[in-house]
Amino acid sequence: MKNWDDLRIFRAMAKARSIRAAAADLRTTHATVSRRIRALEEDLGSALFERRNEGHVLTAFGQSMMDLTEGVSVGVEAIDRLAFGQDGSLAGPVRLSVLEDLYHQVLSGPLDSFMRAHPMIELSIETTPNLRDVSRREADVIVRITSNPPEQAVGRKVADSPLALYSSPHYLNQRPAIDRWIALDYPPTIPPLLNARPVFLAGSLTVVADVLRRGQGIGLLPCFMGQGDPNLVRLPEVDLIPDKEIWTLTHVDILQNPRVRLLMDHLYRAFSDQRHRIEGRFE
Amino acid sequence: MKNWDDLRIFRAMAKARSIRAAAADLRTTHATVSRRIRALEEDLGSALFERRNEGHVLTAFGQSMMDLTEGVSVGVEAIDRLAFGQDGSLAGPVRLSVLEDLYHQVLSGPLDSFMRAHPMIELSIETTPNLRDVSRREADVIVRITSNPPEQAVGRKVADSPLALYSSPHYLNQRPAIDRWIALDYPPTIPPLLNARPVFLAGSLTVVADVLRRGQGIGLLPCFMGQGDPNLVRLPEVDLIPDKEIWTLTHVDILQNPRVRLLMDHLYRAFSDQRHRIEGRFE
DNA sequence: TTTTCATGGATCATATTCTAACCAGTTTGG
DNA sequence: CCAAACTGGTTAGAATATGATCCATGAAAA
Repeated sequence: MKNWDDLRIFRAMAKARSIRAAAADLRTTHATVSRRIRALEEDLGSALFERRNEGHVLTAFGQSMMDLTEGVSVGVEAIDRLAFGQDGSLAGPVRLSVLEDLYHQVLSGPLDSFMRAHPMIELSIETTPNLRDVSRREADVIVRITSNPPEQAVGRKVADSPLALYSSPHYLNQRPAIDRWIALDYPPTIPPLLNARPVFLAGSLTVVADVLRRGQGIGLLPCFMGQGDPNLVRLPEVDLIPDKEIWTLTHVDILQNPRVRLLMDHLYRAFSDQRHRIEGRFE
Repeated sequence: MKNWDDLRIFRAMAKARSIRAAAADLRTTHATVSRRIRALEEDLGSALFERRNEGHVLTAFGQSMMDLTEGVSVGVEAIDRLAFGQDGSLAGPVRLSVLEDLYHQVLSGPLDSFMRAHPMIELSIETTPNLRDVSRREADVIVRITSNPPEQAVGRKVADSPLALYSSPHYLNQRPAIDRWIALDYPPTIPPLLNARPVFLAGSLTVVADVLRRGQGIGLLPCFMGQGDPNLVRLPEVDLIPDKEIWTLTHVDILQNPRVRLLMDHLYRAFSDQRHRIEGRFE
């Protein structure tokens, strides 16, 4: 193999299934990706992709290649973790992945103060709806709501995240006989124990909370979203519903990195400070 | 990791322990190796080598890196084999590794005719005293004298390689009461069953054979070296001494390659043609 | 249908990387 | 002891890879 780096381009290409998309992932241009893939095919002596109208699709040989590069990729990721863990400098990058709602309701303040306290740490925050995998180094630290934290990850459960029923104070004052039920479209919510009918299926919890604040009905929210909100009250007749847990996680290999440690500690403290509210234990 | 190809340079450097030696292995210049290593250290954020007067030596971090790159390297080698095996073309390279003595005594003719018969096959022959590993793709096909062929290798035992006692006809005519013993310096040869004293410890079998041809004494040679040589005769009072075996080997992954098949078949035939002589069964 | 959008190929100026050459300092061998 | 053959560093100029741009094509969207 003339140039091992071509494997990196190849993997991006195989995943993105289009030269331009791969180029975007690799932060380069489609001209470069096209050239490098061609060079790799030349070097290996066989075609890796079939150029079809609907996109580039792996040949059988390309598929075998993809399987084999998996091991190479895992190896490179381990190297990245080793290097990152080895890096003892306080100055440098750390990447954090947080659920968007959790960022808004719990972490926006603490992360702001973290960045002010450590200006030499280049903290980049990614808010996503989906899991980022610390072992693949898609993120260095992740804050995640889950019931079973992934293997190879180390960290702490920082709080329980129970659900509760909320509505606006105004709605509660003139509550109808049959409650108006505001819920997530997906995943499908458990049907209410109350006398209620669905009137709004929202795409995200942010929307659910917004609709509730406007007095449109009652609905389930994690306590970290409902508790302490002046425009929301918890319905007293229903208990807390145990749900998932909140974990702050990283990878063993990079736990030694001082930036990671600082961030983890800061997150632990932030959750500790707000734990009562998050777990719905007072208002 | 910004550039996976730097791992290739790093491994060469770690093995060669000098920038210039690594550059020679990589067929590039020491300036390039120096710059790439520096770039890699920059990227990883830690030093990989300690620059000392007696050469570059791995740091502890560099050593961990080396351990991890081993897996990456194995993966890349598997990819190389896959590509080579996939290549169905009759035109292209094949690399053969043979023991030098075996080349001279058995294979020089057949390999010459092979290259004439298949001019589009770029056969490169490496004659070495040491084992080349087919799984590391240091060679595509190896002809080796061994008693236990390595794992993962496929191929055939093409002949036994017994030893016998030889001297020149002239020496035999005026043989002294105490024989003059010509032997390898290393590995230490078994002491002769005869009445003999060591007079020459040679560095290679070629030298042993040459000294014997000049009538300097008697000595052990593999039959493929002694048998059929007009200037050597086998001492009749000693039987053949069973020793190692000759194997023609390649790797499963590249057995499909037509150039490899052609070469293997040609080698099988060459050994088959000369098997009687190699095994000392006539003269 | 027409319009819009995204795709991949091709081209060329630009940036980057590599090579060749020379340097000074060390070790090795005669 | 000196000479030769190493070592790695540095530089200018050559070779190479890259990125911006334009283009034709084909697939969705209006």
